[in-house]
Amino acid sequence: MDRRQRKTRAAILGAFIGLLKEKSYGKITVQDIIDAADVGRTTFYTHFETKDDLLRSLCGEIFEHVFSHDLGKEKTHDFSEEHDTRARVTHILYHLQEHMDYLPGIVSGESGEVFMAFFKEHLKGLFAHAREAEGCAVPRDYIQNHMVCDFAETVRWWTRNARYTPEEISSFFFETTPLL
Amino acid sequence: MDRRQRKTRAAILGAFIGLLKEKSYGKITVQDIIDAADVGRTTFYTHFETKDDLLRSLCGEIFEHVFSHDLGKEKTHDFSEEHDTRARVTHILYHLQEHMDYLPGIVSGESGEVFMAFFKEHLKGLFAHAREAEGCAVPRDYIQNHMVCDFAETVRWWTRNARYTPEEISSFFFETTPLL
DNA sequence: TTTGTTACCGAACATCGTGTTCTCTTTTAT
DNA sequence: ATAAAAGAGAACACGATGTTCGGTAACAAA
Repeated sequence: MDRRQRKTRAAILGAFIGLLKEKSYGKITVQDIIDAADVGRTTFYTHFETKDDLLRSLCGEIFEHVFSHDLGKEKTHDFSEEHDTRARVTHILYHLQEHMDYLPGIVSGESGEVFMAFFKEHLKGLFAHAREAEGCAVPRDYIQNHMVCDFAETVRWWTRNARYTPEEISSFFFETTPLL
Repeated sequence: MDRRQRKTRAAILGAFIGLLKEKSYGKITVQDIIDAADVGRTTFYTHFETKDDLLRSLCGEIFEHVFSHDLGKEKTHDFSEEHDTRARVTHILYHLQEHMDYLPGIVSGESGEVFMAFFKEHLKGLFAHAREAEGCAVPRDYIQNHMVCDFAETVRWWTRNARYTPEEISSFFFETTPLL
């Protein structure tokens, strides 16, 4: 890949992130982005199909980063299941914290749907072993959705209450679910 | 209020609901709505400020209906707290079911944010008494958000799995939370 | 019934953001 | 040195939003 391409792509993504610190995705225009990145309009559209494509690319990079060093992906650990999951959750929160400065601009509105969809997709594996409820037959689908939404919404809440540490958020999360 | 106004407003809202059964909010244009309602463009904009205003009006009507006969709003019942809440939840699900045919078009995408915000606002009172977690100090804010999101996301899941009854959904919900 | 008000129509319009297309220049690889 | 690829810049078409205006029809009160 050409050096220019890498620089341009980085400039666009960087400008996009910078703008997300100021205003939400919905209020950012392509014009804003290319002005901030100092690239031509044509250039933008050779790198990204649409504005939404840029958003999806950013989400992809975020979660590639956040889940890349996920301890639990290879099952080489000797922890109990719960301890393992707790460690992984805390770890993920730590990595998410690095993006905290621009997450508020992305987790709500139209972009929120995209962001949350990416997030939930990546989270599926994390809660695959969630306990089934005892008395009543709750469908596996429901449990899955419940856990994934619980955690994803917790993170969304965190972006509006960023004063808490990853350990605290992790505690809140595990204290309020009986399924892990 | 003029008879014409009532008819026109009803026509627009009705056409909007009809369109939501076919496609999602984001794909519906004002042109679609005024064609389906058979009203002039000007008329639309005298009744609703913007397309989003129409959406908010619809959400308002939905939740006014769904929460209007909420048993628990006047505290005249002698049930235990949990039983009371369970009855109210089931009752709400029954009323939501009446809108099930067009809810899928509204709970996702850009409109999803608006819909969920309305829903969560109305739900706040329902879970005000949710138990605090025992061991650790989980903030009241967190509990509140947790419960409200849990239920709202449960409903969203239901719109994609409408084969379940209100009682079943209610069971799933209460089986997976330790806070009620 | 007349009169004044209000709702509605419809067609045109301005505006804005998106995504495309063109020509021309600069950079890179070989 | 030269061909291929990347970018600049300006113009363009398009679609959707929301507004404006002059004319028509319904309503309500005299």
